[in-house]
Amino acid sequence: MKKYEIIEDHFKKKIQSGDFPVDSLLPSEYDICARFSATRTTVRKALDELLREGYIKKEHGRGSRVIERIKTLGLPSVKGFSNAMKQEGDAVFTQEPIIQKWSDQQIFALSDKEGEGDCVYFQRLRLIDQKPVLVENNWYSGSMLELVRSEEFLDGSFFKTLSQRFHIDIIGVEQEIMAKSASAEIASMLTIQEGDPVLFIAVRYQTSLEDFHIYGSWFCNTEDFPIVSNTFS
Amino acid sequence: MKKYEIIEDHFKKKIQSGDFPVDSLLPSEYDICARFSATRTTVRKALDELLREGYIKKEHGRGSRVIERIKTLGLPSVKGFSNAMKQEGDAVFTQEPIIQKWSDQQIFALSDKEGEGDCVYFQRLRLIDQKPVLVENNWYSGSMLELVRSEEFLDGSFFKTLSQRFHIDIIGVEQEIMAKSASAEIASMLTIQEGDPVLFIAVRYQTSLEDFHIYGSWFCNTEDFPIVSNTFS
DNA sequence: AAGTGGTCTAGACCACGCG
DNA sequence: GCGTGGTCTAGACCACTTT
Repeated sequence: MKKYEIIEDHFKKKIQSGDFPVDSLLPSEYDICARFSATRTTVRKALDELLREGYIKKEHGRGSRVIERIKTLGLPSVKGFSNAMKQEGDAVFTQEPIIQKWSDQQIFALSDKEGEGDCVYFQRLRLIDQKPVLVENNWYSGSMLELVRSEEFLDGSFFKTLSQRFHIDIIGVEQEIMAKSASAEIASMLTIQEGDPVLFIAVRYQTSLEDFHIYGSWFCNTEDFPIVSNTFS
Repeated sequence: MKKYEIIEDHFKKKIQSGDFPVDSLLPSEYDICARFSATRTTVRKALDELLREGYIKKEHGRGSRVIERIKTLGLPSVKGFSNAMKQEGDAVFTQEPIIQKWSDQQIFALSDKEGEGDCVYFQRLRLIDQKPVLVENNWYSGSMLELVRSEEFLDGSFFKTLSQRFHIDIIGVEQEIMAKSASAEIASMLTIQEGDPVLFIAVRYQTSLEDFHIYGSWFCNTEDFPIVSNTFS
């Protein structure tokens, strides 16, 4: 294993476990050099990777600061989420996590290993200003990861739970985006009319655990809260 | 100016101008070192930037190869585009570039400098397998860039023309995505029924020319060709 | 075997933030 | 003034590709 990967993994684990919480500073590059008997070139390569993967930001003259990583999880953030989602009551479980057979609702094909057993399924309704804006269906392989009960979600976040409790990280996202007419069921959940246009997004998250994916299908009412995406180089 | 930026800009310009066409190899890192009196650390930093911005890929043992850069321009590529768009007749001008007043069709606010004069507007209909899938409205500031006639588009690409002829590069994208019901006009262009759900995307491209943006609004029939997006770290 | 990129060492000086 | 990250030099050895 390469030395910069050793350093990178060391701090990644420390950040995930909370030893370096959000907004804290990592040791200085010189300290890390001494701790790992490495030169700054190597240490900076490791930190550059953490930077690229969205774990830290660099502050010239101050240090490397741990940041909230959610924002790097692909494109779809709903406009106003970051502000409006701060208070509680942002998401409601309309179906607690249960074990069931795989349905044919996933757009993406399952890997062989995933298809062997049953899946865990849960559904949430996300609200902004008490207004329902997103119906979120989620599936993952029950044979590869135990059922995580909704009460166990750290800060209400499934991904945070995955990362901190199981050390499984999201390393990629694939998405298919379509406009659809709302079904009666979706319409009633989003309090719109049947047949109104909704945004449908099929998601597959690739994780650091081989052959383990999170599948999602989202129905969004984009009337008041369009999906936004920023990409800057 | 930093030395790695000088090297980076040098090869960026050479790539844009076609001196290093797609699939060609840049000089070896050692050659670049000699040419710029720099060390490999510095040269590699410059090449890393070109890599990150999607100009080149690295091939261990062979060299740094120039790649097609379109794929890095944000999220929305239409499924099947890369295959189906190879043949001609992929896009039809439904409105040749003309100079007109700014309309209120842009979602994003104009910068002061852009709002001073008129704008250049053009509309295209994009086809896949002879089937219309995307109505594409485009605006840019006529006071900051001359009107480019459709015949002057290099390989039919406005961005390629911007880059190679005017050395203006896309450095960021903002998008708002909504589901809408098709208007009569849009429906007839996409050969669907009025009221059918269509995907609406408002786009603002940020460019390397300060305060100069490209604005777009797209109406997509996603029935047969959903929008896809992949993000991997 | 020769040439390429990938990793790493051991230093140096500069620019920024803060007490 | 001191500690931090940002840039840069001069060199070494390794892993991969091609001839």
